[in-house]
Amino acid sequence: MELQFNSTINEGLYLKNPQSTPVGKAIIRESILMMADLGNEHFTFKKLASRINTTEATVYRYFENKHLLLLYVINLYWLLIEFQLIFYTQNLKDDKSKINRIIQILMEGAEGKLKYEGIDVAALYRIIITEGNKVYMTKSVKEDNDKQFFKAYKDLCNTIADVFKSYNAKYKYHHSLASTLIEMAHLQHFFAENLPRLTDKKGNLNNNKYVAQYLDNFVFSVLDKK
Amino acid sequence: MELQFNSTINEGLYLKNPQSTPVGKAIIRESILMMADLGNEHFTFKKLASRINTTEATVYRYFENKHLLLLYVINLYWLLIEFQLIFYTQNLKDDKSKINRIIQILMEGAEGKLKYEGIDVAALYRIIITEGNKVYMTKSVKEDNDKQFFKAYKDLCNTIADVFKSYNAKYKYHHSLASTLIEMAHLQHFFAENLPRLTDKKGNLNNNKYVAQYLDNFVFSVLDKK
DNA sequence: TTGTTTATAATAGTAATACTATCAAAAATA
DNA sequence: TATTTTTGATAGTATTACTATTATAAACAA
Repeated sequence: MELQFNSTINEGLYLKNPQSTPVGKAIIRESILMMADLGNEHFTFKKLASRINTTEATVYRYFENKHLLLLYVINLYWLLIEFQLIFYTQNLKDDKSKINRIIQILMEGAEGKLKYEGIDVAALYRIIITEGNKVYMTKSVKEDNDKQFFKAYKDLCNTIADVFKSYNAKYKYHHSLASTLIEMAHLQHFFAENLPRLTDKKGNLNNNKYVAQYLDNFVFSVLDKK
Repeated sequence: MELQFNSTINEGLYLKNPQSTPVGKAIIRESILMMADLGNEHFTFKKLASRINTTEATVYRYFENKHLLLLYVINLYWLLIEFQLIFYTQNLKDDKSKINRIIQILMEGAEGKLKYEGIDVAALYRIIITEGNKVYMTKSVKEDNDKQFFKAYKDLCNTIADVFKSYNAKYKYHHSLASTLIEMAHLQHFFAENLPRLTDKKGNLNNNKYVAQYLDNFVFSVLDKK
């Protein structure tokens, strides 16, 4: 399946729209690969420029700085998940199946079945797992939030919260549960991989399966409580 | 109440024990204040040195680099919480009260009632909230983990998991639930403060109260499920 | 008290990073 | 063909994250 770029990427994130030129597209495509490999800390515009045979100055004409490029990339993820969520849950009848599907979509990243404008989705997911919350854990959250840079995340959270609400209207923390679900999908995966003592994963169980089971149990325990 | 430094701080974290000299103690004390203020990104050894009237070179004699200093500081937090957890739950009879107390301790940071070797505990908690998971979200997790730099976190997680186990032995994800609880205590607090749309906090409710209620609800929902 | 170890101050220097600036050439477009 | 847009090539700056050296001061031991 081939997805289209969702046009709702916040314009304040870039100086020149990277989707509008081949160089711009290369910046996004290769940034994702390099960030997944090196981590955002060791990723630099210089290394990127050299990789795509252009200059640092050119990259700077698209993105003001590294932080905004990372934010752009992570916005792609949020939009991608939101798209999948809506697309793959719309024809499901009951809310329980929808919630199961949501968890599945949040976990599926590592499988990387999708093509997305030439983007390596598996690499994108690896970025989310280790760099995801660094985009808002900054001194500039408030300003970034005022510029709507996290809108896609909030929309995603809302979409999930709405399903929870439909499943159990009496529960009082739909949004917190949604953000917990998203964050734990990433964090418990990271823990299972790197610090397994912080989880209960046994031996040879696949990380995604473990986390999916944990989240499933978690979400339904919370929502089914009388 | 005045706590003692727990001597179990991993020796690999420092070159020279900062507790052993006045300069070392100043490094820790002022690092905490500066990191809380500036965030780890904008905190530098140079700024720190100038603040405590010493030189960069001197700071480097205590800590190999900024990452290890941050890890040291965050280890202080883990040890502090672990200490409080054991101290304040030991005389409670039932597990339910213990779990309530655990949540309370995890939230209490922002209140900062404790003195801890001259350390500003409220500042320490602010560091944890925004810088906490940056210490393991790195390319060097595996090596750092091999050096036991996260042992205090795992111990803390185990201590909490044991209470969960005692409360409900049949539940299958004691450790994941414990790490979820710890992480969400910080993250939902951050969200309530900076990105409240990711939570369900209403108007004038105090952040700590909101988060405590949310955590309480989900922990017992999960553990009480039949 | 003197000698010796240890800790710090003062200073210098390096490689890398995160940018900014300029200007000419090439490509796209009108 | 003229003109605007986009890139390439190059240079330069301030800051960061260190390393290294040497002189001095403090601690401590014989």
